[in-house]
Amino acid sequence: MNPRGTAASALLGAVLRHGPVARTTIARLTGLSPAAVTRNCAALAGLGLLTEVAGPLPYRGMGRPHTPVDVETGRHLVAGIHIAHEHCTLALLDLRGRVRARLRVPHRDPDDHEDVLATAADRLVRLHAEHLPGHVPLGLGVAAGGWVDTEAGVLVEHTSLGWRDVPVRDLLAARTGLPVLVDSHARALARAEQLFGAAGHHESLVHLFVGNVVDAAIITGGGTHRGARSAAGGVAHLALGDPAIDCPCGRSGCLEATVSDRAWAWRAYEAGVISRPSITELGDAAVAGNAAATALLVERTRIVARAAALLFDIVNPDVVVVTELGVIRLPECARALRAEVAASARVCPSPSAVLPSSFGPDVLGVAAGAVQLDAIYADPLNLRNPIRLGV
Amino acid sequence: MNPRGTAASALLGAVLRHGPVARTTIARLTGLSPAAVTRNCAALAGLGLLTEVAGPLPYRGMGRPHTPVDVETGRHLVAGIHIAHEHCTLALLDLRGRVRARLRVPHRDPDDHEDVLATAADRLVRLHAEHLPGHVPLGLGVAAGGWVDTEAGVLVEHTSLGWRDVPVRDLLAARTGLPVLVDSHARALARAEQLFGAAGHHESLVHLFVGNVVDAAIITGGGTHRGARSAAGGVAHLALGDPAIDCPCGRSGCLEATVSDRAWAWRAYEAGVISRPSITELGDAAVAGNAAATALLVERTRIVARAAALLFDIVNPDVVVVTELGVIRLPECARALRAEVAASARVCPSPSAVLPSSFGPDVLGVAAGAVQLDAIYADPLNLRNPIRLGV
DNA sequence: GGCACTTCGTTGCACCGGGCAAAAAAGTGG
DNA sequence: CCACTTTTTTGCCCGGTGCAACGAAGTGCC
Repeated sequence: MNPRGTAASALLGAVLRHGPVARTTIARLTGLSPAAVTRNCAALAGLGLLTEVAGPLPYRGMGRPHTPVDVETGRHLVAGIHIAHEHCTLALLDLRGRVRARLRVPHRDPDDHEDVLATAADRLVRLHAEHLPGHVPLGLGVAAGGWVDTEAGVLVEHTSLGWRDVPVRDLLAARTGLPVLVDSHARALARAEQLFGAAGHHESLVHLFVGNVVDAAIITGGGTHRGARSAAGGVAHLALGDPAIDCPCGRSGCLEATVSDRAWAWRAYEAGVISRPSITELGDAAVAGNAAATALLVERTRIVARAAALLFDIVNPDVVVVTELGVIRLPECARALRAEVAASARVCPSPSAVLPSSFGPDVLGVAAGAVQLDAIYADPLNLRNPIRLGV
Repeated sequence: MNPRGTAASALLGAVLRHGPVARTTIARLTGLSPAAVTRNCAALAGLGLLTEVAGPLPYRGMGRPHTPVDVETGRHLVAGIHIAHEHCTLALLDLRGRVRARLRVPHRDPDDHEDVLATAADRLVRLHAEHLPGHVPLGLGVAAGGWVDTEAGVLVEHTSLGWRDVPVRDLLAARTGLPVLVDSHARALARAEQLFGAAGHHESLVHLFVGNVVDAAIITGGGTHRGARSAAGGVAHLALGDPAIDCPCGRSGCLEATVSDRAWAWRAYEAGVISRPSITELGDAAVAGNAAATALLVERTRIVARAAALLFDIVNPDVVVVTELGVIRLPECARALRAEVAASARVCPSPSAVLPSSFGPDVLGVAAGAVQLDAIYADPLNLRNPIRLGV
């Protein structure tokens, strides 16, 4: 009745969501028969993805006690590389998406993509050998801003780095011996939120990312929506920004041109709020209590919220997650976001429908690894075939 | 390897798309094995959904000739009821979505939903008995503007009719004895376009409907996206309209308030272009060569196109279909639509990515029936169980 | 301790749907 | 009538699931 691996995938997902949990409960949660649960648990345990835990069993007075199963986080891991403007973020995650090791590697020569990727791969191998040599790496996920062709594993265009048609997957696979999956920033984050985030595990989700790039990702019941040209989620040039600001795209008032980290930091710098045009500095100032800095970040949040409201109306997802510095670091911004979305959206969202991102400073590493974890969770039994070790 | 009925569904879909077609070709198109094609064809033929046709066989010189199969349009039909402001449109469609009989039934008392629905049901039964008594009805689809809860089959809110929480499905099922499915206007049309429209059979599609209601529907790889509250596609209150026009929602500049049929007809009337505030009259005038009328409709199209471009950027579907009077009836509007979308969208759409609706005056009937046809095409073997005749 | 009772987990069996491969069918050309 | 080609069917096996019976692991009562 189900596609191959679907049962195992649903089962693994239920275990991920509901912590250590008894097989009977899994059956109830997934709609599978107890028999199927047993069999799939055995299969997944055989692959090292699940374990029986001797957890504290809250015995319920009658009957045979539970023997809870849980995700096995001690045997495998997944690697992630996030490619940013100035550095790569490397991360090793366990199967619950928790960061077990992390490293930031600045680009030696940003123009030389081969060097950047080779360095990242080598450092990743070392990171693994030094920190978690006992864990078997299952794969490598790569997240990058810009235009990514997921199918081909190619970074088609990364504007700020100036890369074009870089075969990221093949380069990294050759260097690490791992299966590599590449996806865009926003989509990776969206999936990470859905799998591991505080957002819960809603069926549909929209992720709005605001950094130097402004991008959105849409997940519906059918999975991540990539769009005809892998270009879905193009909110960068919505006319929600300051009409006085010209955008490289040729028009003015574009969202990205107005609220990108660079643009906003510059604005704060010019206003004399901070001493260098750096968004981090602006955030630090606001956290430290600088009222002008806070006000500026709240103002940015208000603009971002209009985009969130738009997405909310058009896609009507269960939840909209926003990754933006202010929203993550300042409660004032989180409040402003909710208030503004509630005011602009047509269908009034419940307060829990608009959430800041859940991954603090690890966002990027989690996102990258999530690309690979997503694939594993989608078809866990597939690990049978390509048992490739290599790092 | 596939969910139940998926193979049959894919097969039927391929036959629908590629006209009479040989089994081998179907296997190639669907990726199924020839054996599976044979078996599923037999099953579907047994249900009366497919037939072997003795078509003109273009023999290719060697080997056993094709025996093409095609959708069986002579045995079954599907009924549709579209509920509009002043009347219901009834239609009987064959399995290719072609209208075989049609009837428009004005509401006797628009406030009395029971009477409206009962009348429609009775007239539908009569329509069937008079025109196509030999065809077995498989089900009834209902499309309505406003807020529809598809699960429950309830019309939650129809603003212009003032209906609230009308259990459309149960009322009509009781009266006709047919399985009834209800969905919103835009989603029904979107599905109709995808199944039967000139839009081809793209995986992802956005439908923008502009009538007295402005609404959009999103279909992605995973199917029609309904959203958390069945409210996806809420473009009515995007701030793309005339900021001077107040909307009942409390804000101003809303798209619907500006470009709805009613609003625009009124505008044309006040400008002295037509003698009554009727959008049909405006359309007729434009078709007859009235330059002012044409200009007004083109102007509306431009505004509508901005919404289309927005949807194009955010969702990035294979194709955007627009159902709006001007675009359908006037080549000038169709051209303006394409030009404006190309100018406003960030990712430049190919010319064929923005299309006017394909169903001329039958739109509404087709849309309604498509709700049911969609379900049949999604799981054709399911007809085994509820073989309910009744009309 | 033994037994009834309850709930959890497993195992045996049949079924469904699909792929593979061999066979049958339906043409043409010699 | 036979060789040849391509389409279609049939037989067989296999993976995965549900159902139902069974085994397991506790408590509580006598």
